Amino acid sequence: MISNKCKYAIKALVYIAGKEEEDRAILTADIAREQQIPRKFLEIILRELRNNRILESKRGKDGGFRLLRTAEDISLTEVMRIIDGPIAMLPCVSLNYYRKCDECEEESCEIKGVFEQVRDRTLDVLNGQTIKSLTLS
Amino acid sequence: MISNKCKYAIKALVYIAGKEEEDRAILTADIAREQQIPRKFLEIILRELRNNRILESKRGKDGGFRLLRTAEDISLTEVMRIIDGPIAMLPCVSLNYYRKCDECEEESCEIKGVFEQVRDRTLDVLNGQTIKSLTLS
DNA sequence: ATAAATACTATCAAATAGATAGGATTAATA
DNA sequence: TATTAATCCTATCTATTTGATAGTATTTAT
Repeated sequence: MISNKCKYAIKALVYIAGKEEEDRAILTADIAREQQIPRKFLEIILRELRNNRILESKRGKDGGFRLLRTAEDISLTEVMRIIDGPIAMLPCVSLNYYRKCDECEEESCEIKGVFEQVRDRTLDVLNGQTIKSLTLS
Repeated sequence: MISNKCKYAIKALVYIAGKEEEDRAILTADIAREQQIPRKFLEIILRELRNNRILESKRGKDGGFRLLRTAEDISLTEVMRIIDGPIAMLPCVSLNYYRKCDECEEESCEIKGVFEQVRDRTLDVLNGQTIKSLTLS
């Protein structure tokens, strides 16, 4: 399962992307209200996305958040990895967060192969998606 | 990610399946030693699998665990769902643990479709697998 | 009886999830 | 320059989950 935090992050980005034509910074409060996301929790999420160069922020009056890149240049997997970490179901098959299992040797692991397949089929779907493609659909 | 607990459960079942020909109950202690799983934690896992009619147990001397069904009749997804719950990445696309999201209407949800696809591709891989198929590979 | 096994109950520590509160800082503008 | 409106930051909190350990009760073969 992805976390609520991750779901909120994706929804917030899609919301911001949908307002791009308005050419102004989007308020945390507006996103929180429209997407039913707890405001203070959303603040943390948006700041994290900014720290990871997905968003840019402007402080003070007329402040808010905007996409730092175009919506089609922000992939769904990038957002998921920033917020939740690995996408794979086992650390030892993760492409971006690989960790060896403590208890087993990978050559003889009975389940590694299956979860590599799951990872690949999952990424087949997710890699094609961007904030732009989610906004359109 | 699946939990360690789930990984242990799968490995324990594969181990037990591999000893089927010996026609005797398998000891928790043997599985723990061979698969490097904490013994007391494994006890809990095996009991949970027994409570869910995957294993049968025998107490006392010469006791231990055996598969309650044949290895090819125990699917990987069944074990994963018993130990970890939903396989899907969103509650609202789970086949076995469906829950509506609090904050959004499903008709207008931008991300539901993608995660339905992920679920389907994941199950394409996992549904084909059983304790038997994992034992052979 | 004894030994060897699971069953059960209770507990625990650390991490993660999911927030909330309150004040500091920045920036536009009147 | 005071005001207002926004993000930024730090601290904190609760509940749940994860991953486990300890100790005792019960069962069973011999």
